Amino acid sequence: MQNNIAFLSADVSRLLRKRFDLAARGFGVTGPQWRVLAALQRTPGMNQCALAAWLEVEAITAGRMIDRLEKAGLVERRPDPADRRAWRLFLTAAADPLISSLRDCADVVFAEALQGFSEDEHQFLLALLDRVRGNLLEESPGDAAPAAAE
Amino acid sequence: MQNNIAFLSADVSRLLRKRFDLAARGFGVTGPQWRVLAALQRTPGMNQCALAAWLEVEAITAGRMIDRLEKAGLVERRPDPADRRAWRLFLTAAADPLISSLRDCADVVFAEALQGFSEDEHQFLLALLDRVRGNLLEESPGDAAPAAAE
DNA sequence: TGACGGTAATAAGCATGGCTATTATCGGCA
DNA sequence: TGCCGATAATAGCCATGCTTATTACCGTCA
Repeated sequence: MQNNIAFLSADVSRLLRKRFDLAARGFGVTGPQWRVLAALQRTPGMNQCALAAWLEVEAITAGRMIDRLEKAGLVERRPDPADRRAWRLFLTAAADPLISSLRDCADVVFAEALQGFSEDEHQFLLALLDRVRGNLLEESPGDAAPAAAE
Repeated sequence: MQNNIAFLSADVSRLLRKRFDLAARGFGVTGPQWRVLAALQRTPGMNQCALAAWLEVEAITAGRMIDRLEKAGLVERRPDPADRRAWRLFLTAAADPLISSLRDCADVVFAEALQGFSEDEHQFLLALLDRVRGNLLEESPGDAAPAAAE
Protein backbone atom coordinates (compact mmCIF):
# COMPACT_ATOMS: atom_id res chain seq x y z
CA MET A 1 0.00 0.00 0.00
CA GLN A 2 2.89 2.33 0.73
CA ASN A 3 4.44 1.50 -2.60
CA ASN A 4 2.88 4.24 -4.62
CA ILE A 5 4.47 6.93 -6.68
CA ALA A 6 4.06 9.58 -4.01
CA PHE A 7 5.61 7.74 -1.09
CA LEU A 8 8.33 6.19 -3.20
CA SER A 9 9.42 9.45 -4.76
CA ALA A 10 9.25 11.17 -1.39
CA ASP A 11 11.40 8.43 0.11
CA VAL A 12 13.92 8.46 -2.70
CA SER A 13 14.15 12.22 -2.63
CA ARG A 14 14.55 12.37 1.13
CA LEU A 15 17.14 9.62 1.22
CA LEU A 16 19.11 11.23 -1.59
CA ARG A 17 19.02 14.55 0.21
CA LYS A 18 20.27 12.89 3.38
CA ARG A 19 23.13 11.20 1.53
CA PHE A 20 24.11 14.34 -0.24
CA ASP A 21 24.01 16.43 2.93
CA LEU A 22 26.19 13.83 4.61
CA ALA A 23 28.68 13.79 1.76
CA ALA A 24 28.75 17.57 1.43
CA ARG A 25 28.76 18.29 5.15
CA GLY A 26 32.33 19.53 5.15
CA PHE A 27 31.41 22.17 2.62
CA GLY A 28 28.51 23.55 4.62
CA VAL A 29 26.18 23.48 1.64
CA THR A 30 22.95 21.55 1.08
CA GLY A 31 21.57 19.94 -2.06
CA PRO A 32 19.09 22.68 -2.94
CA GLN A 33 21.80 25.27 -2.32
CA TRP A 34 24.06 23.50 -4.75
CA ARG A 35 21.26 23.68 -7.27
CA VAL A 36 21.06 27.43 -6.80
CA LEU A 37 24.80 27.78 -7.26
CA ALA A 38 24.68 25.69 -10.42
CA ALA A 39 21.86 27.84 -11.78
CA LEU A 40 23.81 31.03 -11.12
CA GLN A 41 26.94 29.59 -12.65
CA ARG A 42 25.01 28.87 -15.80
CA THR A 43 23.10 32.16 -15.86
CA PRO A 44 24.79 34.89 -13.84
CA GLY A 45 22.79 38.05 -13.22
CA MET A 46 19.38 36.36 -12.89
CA ASN A 47 16.95 38.02 -10.53
CA GLN A 48 15.21 36.06 -7.80
CA CYS A 49 12.04 35.74 -9.75
CA ALA A 50 13.76 34.11 -12.69
CA LEU A 51 15.73 31.89 -10.34
CA ALA A 52 12.55 30.77 -8.63
CA ALA A 53 10.96 29.96 -11.98
CA TRP A 54 14.01 28.00 -13.04
CA LEU A 55 14.10 26.05 -9.80
CA GLU A 56 10.30 25.70 -9.97
CA VAL A 57 9.84 26.92 -6.43
CA GLU A 58 8.06 29.96 -5.02
CA ALA A 59 9.83 33.30 -5.03
CA ILE A 60 9.97 33.41 -1.24
CA THR A 61 11.70 30.04 -1.14
CA ALA A 62 14.34 31.19 -3.58
CA GLY A 63 14.70 34.47 -1.74
CA ARG A 64 15.46 32.81 1.55
CA MET A 65 17.95 30.44 0.02
CA ILE A 66 19.70 33.49 -1.39
CA ASP A 67 19.63 35.07 2.08
CA ARG A 68 21.58 32.14 3.45
CA LEU A 69 23.96 31.85 0.52
CA GLU A 70 24.67 35.57 0.73
CA LYS A 71 25.38 35.23 4.43
CA ALA A 72 27.71 32.34 3.61
CA GLY A 73 29.59 34.57 1.17
CA LEU A 74 28.79 32.48 -1.90
CA VAL A 75 26.27 34.70 -3.65
CA GLU A 76 26.14 38.44 -4.11
CA ARG A 77 23.03 40.60 -4.57
CA ARG A 78 23.57 43.64 -6.76
CA PRO A 79 20.85 46.18 -7.44
CA ASP A 80 19.38 46.01 -10.91
CA PRO A 81 20.05 49.39 -12.51
CA ALA A 82 16.96 49.03 -14.67
CA ASP A 83 14.49 47.91 -11.98
CA ARG A 84 14.72 49.15 -8.45
CA ARG A 85 12.50 46.34 -7.17
CA ALA A 86 14.87 43.63 -8.31
CA TRP A 87 18.24 42.20 -7.32
CA ARG A 88 20.66 40.69 -9.79
CA LEU A 89 22.39 37.58 -8.45
CA PHE A 90 26.03 36.63 -8.92
CA LEU A 91 28.36 33.99 -7.55
CA THR A 92 31.32 35.18 -5.53
CA ALA A 93 34.84 33.97 -6.19
CA ALA A 94 34.46 31.52 -3.32
CA ALA A 95 31.68 29.63 -5.07
CA ASP A 96 33.44 28.27 -8.14
CA PRO A 97 35.79 25.77 -6.51
CA LEU A 98 32.96 24.71 -4.21
CA ILE A 99 30.74 23.81 -7.14
CA SER A 100 33.33 21.41 -8.48
CA SER A 101 33.62 19.68 -5.13
CA LEU A 102 29.87 19.44 -4.84
CA ARG A 103 29.59 17.90 -8.27
CA ASP A 104 32.00 15.20 -7.12
CA CYS A 105 29.87 14.59 -4.04
CA ALA A 106 26.79 14.31 -6.18
CA ASP A 107 28.45 11.81 -8.50
CA VAL A 108 29.22 9.57 -5.55
CA VAL A 109 25.65 9.76 -4.28
CA PHE A 110 24.20 9.05 -7.72
CA ALA A 111 26.44 6.03 -8.09
CA GLU A 112 25.25 4.71 -4.73
CA ALA A 113 21.63 5.32 -5.63
CA LEU A 114 21.87 3.64 -8.99
CA GLN A 115 23.94 0.65 -7.96
CA GLY A 116 23.03 -2.32 -10.10
CA PHE A 117 21.26 -0.24 -12.73
CA SER A 118 22.10 -0.69 -16.37
CA GLU A 119 22.50 2.47 -18.41
CA ASP A 120 19.19 1.67 -20.14
CA GLU A 121 17.38 1.29 -16.85
CA HIS A 122 18.91 4.52 -15.59
CA GLN A 123 17.79 6.45 -18.65
CA PHE A 124 14.36 4.86 -18.58
CA LEU A 125 13.90 5.83 -14.96
CA LEU A 126 14.85 9.42 -15.71
CA ALA A 127 12.50 9.51 -18.69
CA LEU A 128 9.58 8.15 -16.68
CA LEU A 129 10.20 10.59 -13.84
CA ASP A 130 10.43 13.41 -16.29
CA ARG A 131 7.04 12.45 -17.72
CA VAL A 132 5.51 12.44 -14.24
CA ARG A 133 7.08 15.80 -13.61
CA GLY A 134 5.63 17.11 -16.84
CA ASN A 135 2.16 15.88 -15.89
CA LEU A 136 2.40 17.60 -12.54
CA LEU A 137 3.64 20.88 -13.96
CA GLU A 138 0.54 21.15 -16.12
CA GLU A 139 -2.37 23.17 -14.85
CA SER A 140 -4.42 21.25 -12.32
CA PRO A 141 -7.90 20.48 -13.64
CA GLY A 142 -9.39 22.13 -10.58
CA ASP A 143 -7.19 25.22 -10.92
CA ALA A 144 -8.36 28.47 -12.32
CA ALA A 145 -6.89 27.91 -15.76
CA PRO A 146 -7.69 31.20 -17.45
CA ALA A 147 -6.69 30.36 -20.99
CA ALA A 148 -6.78 27.15 -22.97
CA ALA A 149 -8.15 25.20 -20.08
CA GLU A 150 -8.60 21.82 -21.71
CA MET B 1 22.28 18.85 -16.19
CA GLN B 2 19.34 19.22 -13.86
CA ASN B 3 17.83 16.00 -15.15
CA ASN B 4 19.39 13.67 -12.67
CA ILE B 5 17.80 11.26 -10.28
CA ALA B 6 18.10 13.60 -7.31
CA PHE B 7 16.53 16.69 -8.81
CA LEU B 8 13.88 14.75 -10.66
CA SER B 9 12.78 12.78 -7.65
CA ALA B 10 12.85 15.91 -5.52
CA ASP B 11 10.71 17.71 -8.10
CA VAL B 12 8.24 14.87 -8.46
CA SER B 13 7.97 14.47 -4.73
CA ARG B 14 7.48 18.17 -4.12
CA LEU B 15 4.92 18.56 -6.88
CA LEU B 16 2.98 15.53 -5.67
CA ARG B 17 2.99 16.91 -2.16
CA LYS B 18 1.69 20.21 -3.44
CA ARG B 19 -1.11 18.53 -5.39
CA PHE B 20 -2.11 16.37 -2.50
CA ASP B 21 -2.10 19.25 -0.04
CA LEU B 22 -4.30 21.18 -2.43
CA ALA B 23 -6.71 18.30 -2.87
CA ALA B 24 -6.81 17.50 0.85
CA ARG B 25 -6.91 21.08 2.03
CA GLY B 26 -10.51 20.85 3.21
CA PHE B 27 -9.55 18.03 5.52
CA GLY B 28 -6.72 19.92 7.18
CA VAL B 29 -4.32 17.03 6.77
CA THR B 30 -1.07 16.76 4.83
CA GLY B 31 0.41 13.87 2.87
CA PRO B 32 2.88 12.72 5.53
CA GLN B 33 0.14 12.98 8.14
CA TRP B 34 -2.06 10.73 6.05
CA ARG B 35 0.78 8.26 5.96
CA VAL B 36 0.92 8.26 9.74
CA LEU B 37 -2.82 7.69 9.99
CA ALA B 38 -2.61 4.81 7.52
CA ALA B 39 0.21 3.24 9.52
CA LEU B 40 -1.79 3.47 12.75
CA GLN B 41 -4.87 2.08 11.08
CA ARG B 42 -2.89 -0.93 10.00
CA THR B 43 -1.02 -1.38 13.28
CA PRO B 44 -2.77 0.26 16.23
CA GLY B 45 -0.82 0.52 19.45
CA MET B 46 2.60 1.11 17.88
CA ASN B 47 4.97 3.25 19.86
CA GLN B 48 6.68 6.25 18.28
CA CYS B 49 9.89 4.41 17.75
CA ALA B 50 8.23 1.67 15.74
CA LEU B 51 6.26 4.25 13.81
CA ALA B 52 9.42 6.15 12.96
CA ALA B 53 11.06 2.96 11.76
CA TRP B 54 8.06 2.09 9.64
CA LEU B 55 7.95 5.58 8.11
CA GLU B 56 11.72 5.50 7.79
CA VAL B 57 12.13 8.86 9.46
CA GLU B 58 13.85 9.90 12.66
CA ALA B 59 12.04 9.42 15.97
CA ILE B 60 11.89 13.14 16.55
CA THR B 61 10.16 13.68 13.21
CA ALA B 62 7.54 11.06 14.00
CA GLY B 63 7.10 12.46 17.48
CA ARG B 64 6.37 15.90 16.21
CA MET B 65 3.88 14.68 13.65
CA ILE B 66 2.12 12.86 16.47
CA ASP B 67 2.12 16.10 18.49
CA ARG B 68 0.18 17.80 15.71
CA LEU B 69 -2.15 14.90 15.01
CA GLU B 70 -2.92 14.62 18.71
CA LYS B 71 -3.68 18.32 18.83
CA ALA B 72 -5.96 17.84 15.83
CA GLY B 73 -7.81 15.12 17.72
CA LEU B 74 -6.94 12.35 15.27
CA VAL B 75 -4.42 10.37 17.30
CA GLU B 76 -4.33 9.45 20.96
CA ARG B 77 -1.23 8.76 23.09
CA ARG B 78 -1.77 6.20 25.82
CA PRO B 79 0.93 5.24 28.30
CA ASP B 80 2.45 1.85 27.72
CA PRO B 81 1.79 -0.21 30.84
CA ALA B 82 4.93 -2.26 30.25
CA ASP B 83 7.36 0.58 29.52
CA ARG B 84 7.09 3.90 31.23
CA ARG B 85 9.27 5.58 28.62
CA ALA B 86 6.94 4.80 25.74
CA TRP B 87 3.58 5.91 24.39
CA ARG B 88 1.22 3.61 22.57
CA LEU B 89 -0.49 5.31 19.62
CA PHE B 90 -4.12 4.90 18.57
CA LEU B 91 -6.43 6.57 16.09
CA THR B 92 -9.45 8.35 17.48
CA ALA B 93 -12.93 7.79 16.13
CA ALA B 94 -12.57 10.96 14.06
CA ALA B 95 -9.73 9.50 11.99
CA ASP B 96 -11.43 6.59 10.24
CA PRO B 97 -13.79 8.48 7.92
CA LEU B 98 -10.98 10.94 7.19
CA ILE B 99 -8.70 8.19 5.96
CA SER B 100 -11.23 7.11 3.36
CA SER B 101 -11.56 10.66 2.06
CA LEU B 102 -7.81 11.03 1.89
CA ARG B 103 -7.45 7.83 -0.04
CA ASP B 104 -9.84 9.26 -2.62
CA CYS B 105 -7.75 12.45 -2.80
CA ALA B 106 -4.63 10.41 -3.31
CA ASP B 107 -6.21 8.40 -6.10
CA VAL B 108 -7.03 11.61 -7.95
CA VAL B 109 -3.48 12.91 -7.56
CA PHE B 110 -1.95 9.62 -8.68
CA ALA B 111 -4.15 9.59 -11.76
CA GLU B 112 -3.00 13.12 -12.64
CA ALA B 113 0.63 12.23 -12.08
CA LEU B 114 0.48 9.10 -14.20
CA GLN B 115 -1.56 10.46 -17.05
CA GLY B 116 -0.56 8.73 -20.25
CA PHE B 117 1.22 5.89 -18.49
CA SER B 118 0.47 2.32 -19.41
CA GLU B 119 0.08 -0.10 -16.55
CA ASP B 120 3.43 -1.64 -17.49
CA GLU B 121 5.18 1.70 -17.41
CA HIS B 122 3.57 2.51 -14.08
CA GLN B 123 4.72 -0.75 -12.53
CA PHE B 124 8.17 -0.42 -14.02
CA LEU B 125 8.56 3.06 -12.60
CA LEU B 126 7.55 1.85 -9.15
CA ALA B 127 9.95 -1.08 -9.39
CA LEU B 128 12.85 1.14 -10.43
CA LEU B 129 12.14 3.64 -7.67
CA ASP B 130 11.90 0.84 -5.17
CA ARG B 131 15.33 -0.39 -6.24
CA VAL B 132 16.80 3.08 -5.78
CA ARG B 133 15.14 3.26 -2.39
CA GLY B 134 16.64 -0.10 -1.48
CA ASN B 135 20.09 1.07 -2.51
CA LEU B 136 19.78 4.18 -0.38
CA LEU B 137 18.50 2.33 2.67
CA GLU B 138 21.62 0.22 2.73
CA GLU B 139 24.50 1.22 4.94
CA SER B 140 26.50 4.05 3.42
CA PRO B 141 30.00 2.89 2.50
CA GLY B 142 31.46 5.73 4.52
CA ASP B 143 29.29 4.96 7.55
CA ALA B 144 30.50 3.11 10.56
CA ALA B 145 29.13 -0.23 9.46
CA PRO B 146 29.98 -2.32 12.47
CA ALA B 147 29.01 -5.74 11.15
CA ALA B 148 29.28 -7.36 7.76
CA ALA B 149 30.55 -4.21 6.13
CA GLU B 150 31.40 -5.79 2.83
C1' DT C 1 0.03 63.39 -14.96
C1' DG C 2 -2.29 60.15 -12.21
C1' DA C 3 -4.59 55.98 -11.27
C1' DC C 4 -4.45 51.07 -11.51
C1' DG C 5 -3.14 46.39 -12.39
C1' DG C 6 0.86 43.50 -12.46
C1' DT C 7 5.46 42.22 -10.74
C1' DA C 8 9.86 41.76 -7.45
C1' DA C 9 10.84 41.03 -3.08
C1' DT C 10 9.92 40.30 1.70
C1' DA C 11 7.41 39.09 6.20
C1' DA C 12 4.84 35.91 9.14
C1' DG C 13 3.40 31.51 10.17
C1' DC C 14 3.28 26.59 9.49
C1' DA C 15 4.72 21.49 8.32
C1' DT C 16 8.35 18.22 7.21
C1' DG C 17 12.75 16.48 8.10
C1' DG C 18 17.40 16.43 9.71
C1' DC C 19 21.25 16.70 13.64
C1' DT C 20 22.83 16.99 18.32
C1' DA C 21 21.96 16.76 23.07
C1' DT C 22 19.24 15.57 27.22
C1' DT C 23 16.16 13.03 30.29
C1' DA C 24 14.05 9.00 31.91
C1' DT C 25 13.72 4.36 31.92
C1' DC C 26 14.89 -0.49 30.79
C1' DG C 27 17.71 -4.53 31.01
C1' DG C 28 21.69 -7.12 31.56
C1' DC C 29 25.90 -8.12 33.98
C1' DA C 30 29.05 -8.01 37.85
C1' DT D 1 22.11 -4.56 44.53
C1' DG D 2 24.28 -1.25 41.76
C1' DC D 3 26.31 0.22 37.58
C1' DC D 4 26.24 0.99 32.66
C1' DG D 5 25.02 0.76 27.97
C1' DA D 6 20.89 0.85 25.06
C1' DT D 7 16.41 2.69 24.09
C1' DA D 8 11.97 5.99 24.04
C1' DA D 9 10.88 10.36 23.91
C1' DT D 10 11.71 15.23 23.84
C1' DA D 11 14.05 19.99 23.29
C1' DG D 12 16.58 23.28 20.49
C1' DC D 13 18.28 24.70 16.22
C1' DC D 14 18.34 24.70 11.31
C1' DA D 15 16.98 24.25 5.97
C1' DT D 16 13.33 23.61 2.60
C1' DG D 17 8.95 24.68 0.94
C1' DC D 18 4.26 26.26 1.08
C1' DT D 19 0.28 29.99 1.71
C1' DT D 20 -1.20 34.53 2.55
C1' DA D 21 -0.33 39.33 2.99
C1' DT D 22 2.41 43.56 2.41
C1' DT D 23 5.58 46.92 0.38
C1' DA D 24 7.75 49.02 -3.34
C1' DC D 25 8.08 49.76 -7.91
C1' DC D 26 7.03 49.27 -13.12
C1' DG D 27 4.25 50.04 -17.09
C1' DT D 28 0.22 51.15 -19.33
C1' DC D 29 -3.91 53.59 -20.31
C1' DA D 30 -7.02 57.38 -19.71
